[in-house]
Amino acid sequence: MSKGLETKETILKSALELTSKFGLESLSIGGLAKSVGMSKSGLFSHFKSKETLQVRVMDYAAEKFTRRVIKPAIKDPRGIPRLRKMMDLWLEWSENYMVGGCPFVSAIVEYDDRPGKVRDHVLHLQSKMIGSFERAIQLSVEEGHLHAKSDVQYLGYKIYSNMIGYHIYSRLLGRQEARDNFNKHFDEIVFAHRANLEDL
Amino acid sequence: MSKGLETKETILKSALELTSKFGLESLSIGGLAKSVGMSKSGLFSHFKSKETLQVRVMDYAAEKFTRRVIKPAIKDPRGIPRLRKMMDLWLEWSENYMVGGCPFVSAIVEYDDRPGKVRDHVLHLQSKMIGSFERAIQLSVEEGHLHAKSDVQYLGYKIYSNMIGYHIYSRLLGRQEARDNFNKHFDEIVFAHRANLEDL
DNA sequence: GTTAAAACCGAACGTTCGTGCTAATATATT
DNA sequence: AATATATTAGCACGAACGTTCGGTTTTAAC
Repeated sequence: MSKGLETKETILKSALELTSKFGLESLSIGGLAKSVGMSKSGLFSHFKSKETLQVRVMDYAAEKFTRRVIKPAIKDPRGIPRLRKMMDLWLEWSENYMVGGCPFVSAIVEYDDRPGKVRDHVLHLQSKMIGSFERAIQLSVEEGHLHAKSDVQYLGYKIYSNMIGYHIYSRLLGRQEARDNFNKHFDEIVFAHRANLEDL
Repeated sequence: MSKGLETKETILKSALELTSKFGLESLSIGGLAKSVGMSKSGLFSHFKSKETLQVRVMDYAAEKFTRRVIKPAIKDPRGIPRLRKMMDLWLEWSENYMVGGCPFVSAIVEYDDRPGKVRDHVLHLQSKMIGSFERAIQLSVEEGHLHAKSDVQYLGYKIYSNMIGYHIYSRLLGRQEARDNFNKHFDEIVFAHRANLEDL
């Protein structure tokens, strides 16, 4: 790997950490430069605007998310086990790797009313992420774990809401029971849409 | 009402609008002054720091929320009807009055990793808000609408998650089905915890 | 080893940020 | 109407913001 690429990697790693803690908008070139130990202009020249830096950071986060949550879950058998694994990995990712909370949640909330490239990109990435979950749900239907008439989109909404709710309960409110709530709710959702045994 | 108080009202009204759109941190004294048509220092002298301005804005939002969502719902009969009304009013508040989305959601996400007075205050207000919902749920249990063994805190979690999920699906992703999802999910949650008829 | 390119730095730019002053004006009290 | 108080404006400050530019150092290619 060339020198340029590995400094970019260093920068993005640090940038994602800051973004996770303080949000994508609060990410400043100067502060970021200080935290990686290089000059403002030197860092700036890697990305040619703050906007593209922000976009790259979200790409970096998405790539990390795919590598740590989506891809490893594919080793588990299709259907509920794989979906369940995705949940576990998402929790682990959110708790252990992202020191300041899921960067997507912050970015979504921050940019829902700021038109521009950053918003469009965040929207695109998040749609892809939800798509991954919906695909896992669809497979659960096809494998016969969930009722054939299950509304995949609606199920995705419920599972996604549960994740966000957990995130806020756990992060801001610091409620210990958040994790139990999350697991219990997930199980209930799956149970409510389980395949009817006599249909098999 | 004295002149000072009504200018404060004007300022806070405009500040809440900006906060709803761009977040509490992006709220700047200069920008706010421009939007209400007065000088930066003139506005500043009303609050003696940005921090207290932010706190006052959240208080203003909380007061508005109580007046538009919590209090009117009390007219409806205790239990599920009142809880349902709260949901409807919350949706209406979030959609019609808050042009840029629920200011609490933004504030929570923005300040979950920024220690200080603002964070503490937001946390306090949000806890009170969740408390209002939990009380309505508790009443639903006492009225016999929900099962006596219902875990009120857990039910609150599910309902709160549903609200946040709707908010994101509707705001950022712009999904039309968000509202239907929300209503369907709410009904399912209530149904799952309904009082067992033979217990009555 | 020479050379072209890439990476990095330091300084400066025009703005905007939050926050103090001082002085002028409007409001409220007597 | 006179006076005291509350409200607003003007100006300036130091700091941080994103960005540009000229020059130096480091890397990569031949």
